[in-house]
Amino acid sequence: MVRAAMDLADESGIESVTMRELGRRLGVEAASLYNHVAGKDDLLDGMVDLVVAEIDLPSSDVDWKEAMRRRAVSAREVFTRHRWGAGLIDSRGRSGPSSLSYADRVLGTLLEAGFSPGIAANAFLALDSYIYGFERQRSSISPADDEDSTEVAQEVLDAIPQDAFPSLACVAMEYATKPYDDAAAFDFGLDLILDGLQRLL
Amino acid sequence: MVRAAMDLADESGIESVTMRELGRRLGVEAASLYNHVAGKDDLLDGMVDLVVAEIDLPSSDVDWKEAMRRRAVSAREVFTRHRWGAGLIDSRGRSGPSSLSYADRVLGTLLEAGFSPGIAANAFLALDSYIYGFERQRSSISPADDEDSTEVAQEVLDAIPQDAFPSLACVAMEYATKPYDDAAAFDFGLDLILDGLQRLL
DNA sequence: ACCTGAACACCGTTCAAGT
DNA sequence: ACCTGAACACCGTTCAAGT
Repeated sequence: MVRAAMDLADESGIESVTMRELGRRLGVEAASLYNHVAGKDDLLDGMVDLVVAEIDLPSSDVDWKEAMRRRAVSAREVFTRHRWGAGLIDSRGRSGPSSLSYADRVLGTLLEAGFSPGIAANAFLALDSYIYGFERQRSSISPADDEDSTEVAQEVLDAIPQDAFPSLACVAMEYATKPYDDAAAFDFGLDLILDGLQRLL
Repeated sequence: MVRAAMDLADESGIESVTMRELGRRLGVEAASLYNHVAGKDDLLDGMVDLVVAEIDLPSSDVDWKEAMRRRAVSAREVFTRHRWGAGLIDSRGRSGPSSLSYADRVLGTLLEAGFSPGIAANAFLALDSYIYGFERQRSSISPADDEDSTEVAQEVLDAIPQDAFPSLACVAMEYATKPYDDAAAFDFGLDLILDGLQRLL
């Protein structure tokens, strides 16, 4: 039933995940759901846990930097599949079983690479802040999948008083010709952080 | 009345900002609020705009790096005053007047520093992803203001099966002795990004 | 111009009652 | 063990009616 809630969120957005709507989907009364779940909070925690479980754990076959990069890319893919994921994880805790083993494996990889416990914790926080933060910005900024990013840039350009916001207009102009590459933008910031961490070793 | 909604959110959390509760505060019926605001969405957009307006715009008296640092620190302070801020901005757009001039000034500072429009856009996105992301993690992870961070670490340590999560236990052990410094953790990642950007110039 | 009262279509949750 | 129906205390929003 947590699965059904995830499907519903994927299709119609997290705001449509309602005990009543979920019951409707499962051909059952909303009240009946309480036989399988303690309440809506419990349901959402279950969804968070399943989403986090979809993120690839850092592999031990490659060096720490490559392992961190792959995990970051995997997280981005998961949040593309489940666009409500990053937001839900942010707004609820990270204390489920999947989150714990995720944190343990990431920290383990960093410790093995030679980072001190304190630096490893800071590095973990910096990386995840960026990964989740990027996703949140994306879901509120980037064009829908079927839209042309250059068209969106053009619309922005038209909507903005260009003399009042010259720099914004300048950047929008740039994207009105070259299409916006989401993955490249993600890699840009990710590499800044990873390269910086490497220099600390 | 947007102001009153902000005070209410500061005191009791964003989830308690309700048309009915807000009306109660203002000594008025919930329905009356619709004479001053188009709907709840409109109200929330207004709150976003006022929060963004509280973030210091990058100063032109200092170099780009210091200007970006100050803006980041200012944002962190604002989100400490309004703990619902980062989440609300993430979940709604960034298209209000304050957000536009904020974006314009940040991009302008980066362009003046010599970054190309494309790099400036990526740098802006990387910095803001980190700033907002850090804040979201913090609000779900860090101890309440009155709690001792070492105590929290100790509790985590007790709650975790240490043999199953050795790396997590190792890091928690670290924070059971040295207290967690929120500002230092923020600066750590911020400097990684800023130093990396400087190297690109 | 602004407010109120009542209504509508929704929520999450509980609980006695059924099978 | 699981489900249903009805109820409760909430939501956002609309609208005729009042001042």
